[in-house]
Amino acid sequence: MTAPSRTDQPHKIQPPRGTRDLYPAEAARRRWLTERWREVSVRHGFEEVDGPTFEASDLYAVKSGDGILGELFQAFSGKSPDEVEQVKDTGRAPYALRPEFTPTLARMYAAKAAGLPKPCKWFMAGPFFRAERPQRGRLREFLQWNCDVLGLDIPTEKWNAEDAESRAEVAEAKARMDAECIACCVADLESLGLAPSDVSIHFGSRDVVTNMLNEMEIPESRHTQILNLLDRQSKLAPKDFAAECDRLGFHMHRFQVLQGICIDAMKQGFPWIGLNSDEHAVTFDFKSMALLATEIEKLGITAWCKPDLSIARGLAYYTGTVFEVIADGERAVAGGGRYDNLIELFGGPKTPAVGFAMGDVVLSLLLQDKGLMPSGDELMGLVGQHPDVFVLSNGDEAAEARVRPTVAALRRGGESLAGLHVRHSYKATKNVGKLLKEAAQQGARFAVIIEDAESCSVKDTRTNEQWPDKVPLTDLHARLAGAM
RNA sequence: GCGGCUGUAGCUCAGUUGGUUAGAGCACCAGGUUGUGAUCCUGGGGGUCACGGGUUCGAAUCCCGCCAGCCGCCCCA
Repeated sequence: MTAPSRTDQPHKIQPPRGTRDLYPAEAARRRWLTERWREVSVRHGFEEVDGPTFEASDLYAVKSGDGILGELFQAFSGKSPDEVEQVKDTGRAPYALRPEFTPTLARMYAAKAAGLPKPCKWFMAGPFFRAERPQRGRLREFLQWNCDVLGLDIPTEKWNAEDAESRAEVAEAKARMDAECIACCVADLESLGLAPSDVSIHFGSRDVVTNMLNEMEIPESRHTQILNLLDRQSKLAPKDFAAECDRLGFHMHRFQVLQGICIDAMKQGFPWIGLNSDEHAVTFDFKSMALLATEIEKLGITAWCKPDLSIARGLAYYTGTVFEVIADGERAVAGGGRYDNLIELFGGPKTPAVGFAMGDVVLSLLLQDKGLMPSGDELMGLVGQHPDVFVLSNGDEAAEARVRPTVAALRRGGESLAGLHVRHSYKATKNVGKLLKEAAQQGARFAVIIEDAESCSVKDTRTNEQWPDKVPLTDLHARLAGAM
């Protein structure tokens, strides 16, 4: 054995900040959530992929600003002196734990783009890491569900064509793919028991906002600041917000009018596609949002969706549609948008793409807020962890001796009989009442009471009734299988 | 990186102006009501009062430090 750890109190090492220990109930909750993610994704025609949980740190330098790099968990193998030197010199390790999936996805798609279906619909669910200070809704290790649609459902030669006809076709195709993503996200929320009164998808468009800013004659250099300001509006006092707007030359009132037009239009099914409102001297091009709203309507999820031009998303790489899942009192549950230039940045063919990510931390808080997080018996049932059978004896010596062999035989199964999930008590008591209580607590489907060396009684916990006849132990498995 | 709040049993928490051996409920384990789930009764294990100093005859309690957690700011891929 190696020497004891050099730390003073090796017994008191705590889990790292911002991580979670998952005891059975929490592990079951996590399984339930991720199973919902998978089931919904598959149902919507997405295929599961995954990548490494750590990547070359350069991958995250390609498109990210300094903000991201500062909050990477860094890693190095320690096997090479060069690596160690690199860390000392540059402060940057050769690897980083993945803080998001999009770069990996872009890398994977770029590497095999030619042979992949068009469009290519991928999802993944797994752990991610960010070295941030933990707070409500934000941890350093979390699970994230990513759904992306890469490419369009029209011939590839049209994807980047410039003629007016192709461009119109592309715009419609993009709206279709955007809506598919949003619909998949909505399906998950619905499958978790949430309703439009609990959460909504706020969608906006970078294009529309950019048009608006241009029309206001705001220099491009300030666009990012304004997007950021819009994003933070809810955190600012109205007068501070107004002051900031003035400082940046942003016509807040005009924006609010525009926002109002959007919302009204949504209620009326966007009848004004392609129209501009002279009334407010608005000359922005709403077309992309109108197309998306039309698709949302076709997919039957209008009730969940609200146009909201203030959705900015921090990411610089979003190009068109952006959306967030927003619930009162929590930070964004999910977010995503269109990133038409990113695949190219990672060395692939220029490919329009759209996707979103949903984290488990805020989602769990939201479900708790709404009383929708299953627990106890219900949870065990949802994740299929109820025992099929709980075996006990009546306390007689000969019967007691058959408990463990019977459990083992039922678990093992046989030629045509699948092994069952079987438990027995580890308690010392021979009190049948207490043992049946234990069987009930564990949610067992059947309780088997061994009566003597050869036979048992079977109690169906659903009907709470005992089978009329005693069952020979040799027939038990077949009888149980027939009853389930 | 900055600020606020909180640390007593596995969990939720009592603990008086500082005063004997630090408590309850739940949970867990065991026994009983002598063989069929909801109860009831009895008993048990389990705490360096986060940790380290200080004040005091005496500290869970007051002071300082430190660690951890939570909440917020920054940021949010």
